[in-house]
Amino acid sequence: MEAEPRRTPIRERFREQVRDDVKTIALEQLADGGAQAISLNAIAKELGVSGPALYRYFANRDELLSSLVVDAYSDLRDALARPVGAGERRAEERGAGENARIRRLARAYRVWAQEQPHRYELLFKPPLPGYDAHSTQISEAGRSLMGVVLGVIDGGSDATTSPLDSAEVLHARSTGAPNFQLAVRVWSRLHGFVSLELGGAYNAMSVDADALFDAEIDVLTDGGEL
Amino acid sequence: MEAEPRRTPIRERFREQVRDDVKTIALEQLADGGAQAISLNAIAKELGVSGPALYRYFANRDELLSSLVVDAYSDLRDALARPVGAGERRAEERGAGENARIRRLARAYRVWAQEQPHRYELLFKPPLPGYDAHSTQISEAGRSLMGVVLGVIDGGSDATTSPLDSAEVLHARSTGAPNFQLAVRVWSRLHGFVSLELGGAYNAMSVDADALFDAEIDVLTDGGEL
DNA sequence: CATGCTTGTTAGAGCTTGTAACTCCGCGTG
DNA sequence: CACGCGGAGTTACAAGCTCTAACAAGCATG
Repeated sequence: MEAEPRRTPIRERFREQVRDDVKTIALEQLADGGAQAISLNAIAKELGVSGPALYRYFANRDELLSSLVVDAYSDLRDALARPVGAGERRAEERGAGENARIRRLARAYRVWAQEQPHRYELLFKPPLPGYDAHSTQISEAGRSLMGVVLGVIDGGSDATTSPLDSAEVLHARSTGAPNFQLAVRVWSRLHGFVSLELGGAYNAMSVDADALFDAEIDVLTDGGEL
Repeated sequence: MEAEPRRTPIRERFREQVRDDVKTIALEQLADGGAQAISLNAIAKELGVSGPALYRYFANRDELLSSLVVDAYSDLRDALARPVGAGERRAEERGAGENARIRRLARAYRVWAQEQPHRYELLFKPPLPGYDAHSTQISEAGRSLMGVVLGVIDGGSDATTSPLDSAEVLHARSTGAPNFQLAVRVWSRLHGFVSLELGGAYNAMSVDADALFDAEIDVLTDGGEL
């Protein structure tokens, strides 16, 4: 569907540029005010154009939001892949690297979420109930993230250069690779911790979040069973 | 602050009644459409009154939302306390009850979230950034929930009859009770799993959620270390 | 040059939250 | 009983949002 109009490349470049500008301002609005504060109208005003102009670039508000989600996934993915790969290079311990990699992964995950809480929050907001038009891109991005986690778990630094793509992820799943379940569990726990932390739950009941995080990491790495 | 007007009891009753009606309709809107779909205007229309009338009962939309959050916390709390207490009564195993209690708690938690996903989602939506006026009530409700979890972990069925109140929770924390950290970790993991499940993450990458959940429960109960 | 696609404009429908000003009814008190 | 006050509801309206429709202008290629 959606008869993709084929634009002249120069036009296309400009188009991407504008889309990026819009997203940049949207991220600012997101940073202070949350997802609800993102307003196409306000963005247009800030860009010096008039409201409906932006509908040339985003079909509707939801498409902008979805786009931000996809970007955030890919950003988080990179933020995870980088330190893990770097660690592999300086490689204090080569053989027993898995635990070290998981530690780095976990810390990077938490740090990323702490530094841009609203953006992290955005990843898990989207329409619970049904699937909108762009959900395929979103879940694709999610799988890509899992690819990195999976790479960290049973692979090594190659996650940096070429993170497993979705096809590989699906393959790992369908072959029943135990490490895939492991990776999912790691993600699940990380998300549980980070989500409660951002929600202010630990704060509200005076829990030492740092200590708790360290404890969870220890379980994740020390015990063969996690 | 807020000079509480002292109303005649009959008035007060009526007032509570209307507030409940509003919340009921709000829950319906929440069930299909998410939190964003809750509209004071639409609720008023459905109640047969005119828009601004509802502002006699809720200062603004946020207060309605906060009220729903508090109710949801208390509802979830009850849903957790009930089966755990019941299990204690039929008590297939008396001494080794802790694992059984945790299992029941975990299952009840997941079931509650699955049955009313939007309501569960609501619990972790509220304003990340700052604290609005009602956040004290909300975090109070959250602590109350933790009281039940804590009761399940190191107490027994008395969680049913008299769940630990916030004071006790705070006491348990300040005395550095190890079970408190344990309870928080249980909650964190449960939330991580449930949140990803509701978000459709497992579905999106064809993970067997049931198996994963069982595996996580096993870790939670079997290994002395969790 | 001329045609057509792309982008921008203004106007406006329809929705929302929330305020202001006014009416009305019932309850408790004098 | 009568009065009056307070709570509840009304309409009108401001300001904001998303998004559509209809129209004007510009760049780029045939």
